[in-house]
Amino acid sequence: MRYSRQRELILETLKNFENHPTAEQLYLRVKDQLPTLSLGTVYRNLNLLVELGQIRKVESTGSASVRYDARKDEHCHLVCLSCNSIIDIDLDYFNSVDSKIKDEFNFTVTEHEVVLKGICSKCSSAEK
Amino acid sequence: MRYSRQRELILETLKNFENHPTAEQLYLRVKDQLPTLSLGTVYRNLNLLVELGQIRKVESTGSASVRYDARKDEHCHLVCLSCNSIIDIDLDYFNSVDSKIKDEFNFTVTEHEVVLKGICSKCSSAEK
DNA sequence: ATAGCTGCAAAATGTTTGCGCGAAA
DNA sequence: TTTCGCGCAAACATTTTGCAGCTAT
Repeated sequence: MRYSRQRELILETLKNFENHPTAEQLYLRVKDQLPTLSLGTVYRNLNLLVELGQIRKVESTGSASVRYDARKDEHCHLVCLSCNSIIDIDLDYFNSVDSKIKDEFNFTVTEHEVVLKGICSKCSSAEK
Repeated sequence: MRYSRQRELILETLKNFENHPTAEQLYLRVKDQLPTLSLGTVYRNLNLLVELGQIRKVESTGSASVRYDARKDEHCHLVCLSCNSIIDIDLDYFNSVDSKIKDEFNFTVTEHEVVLKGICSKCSSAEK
C-alpha cells in the first residue's frame, strides 16, 4: 500500500476525535486541513483501514450511518438514548460466554458486536 | 389502529420465516399471496410493528439491510460468517452485566444489542 | 515510468414520504 | 361518511464506483 496524505490525516483525525464520528463528520473535519478532499476518498480509506484492522466500525448505534472507532481492540459500546454519546468499555465480561456457546451450539465465536443502550450518568442527573 | 390485511400477512409471514428476513425478502414472499402489495407498505408496517413491540429489528448483521425478527423478547444473535445464517440464543448471560455497568459508569442499561459472529457448526464441519 | 490513489460525479442501495384513491370503522 | 392505510413513484440518505488525471515509488 502506498502512502497518502489523505489516509494519514483521516486516521490521525479519527484518533483525535472525541466521539465516534460518521464518515461525513470525519470528512468535514479533515477537509479543514485539506480542502480538496472528497467524501469518496474518506469512505475508501475508512474501508481500507477497517480491512487492515487499524480501526473498527461501530454498528447498531441507531444512527442511520456507520460510526468509526480508532480503538483497534474489541470492546463494547454504551449508547445513550438521550444524548447519543457513546462510551467505550472493555469486554472481559464476555470471555466466558464464548466457550459456553461453543459447548451448547458448536458455534465458534470470533467477533463480538455488543451495544448496550440506555441512559448515561450525565443525562440521568439532568433529566429531573 | 385499524385492521389491514397487509399488516396481518406481513406479521404472519415474518413469524413463519425460517430466517430473519430483510424487508425485501419479506415483501417478495407476502407478494405471492397479495400481488398488489408495495414495498413501501412493508416498510411502514415493519416500523409500526417495531414501535408496538410486536417484532424486533436485528442490526449489526453485516448485511447492508436491517433484518427483522418475530421474537418479541430480547435475545442474542449468532451470525455465521460463512453461510450468514442467524441463530437465536437467550440472553441470561448479560443480566449480571447491567448492574456492574450501573456501578461502574452510572449508566442505566435498558436495551441489549448483542451479535456474536463466527462459524456455525454446519459450516465448520463442511469446511475441511 | 507505472501502479495506485485522488477528486468528481454518477450510480447503486436501502428506506422514507407525499399524494390521491380505496377500504375499514 | 370519515379516516386511515395502501399503492405508486419520487425523494432521500448513505455508500460505492468508473474514470481521467495526479503522485508516490
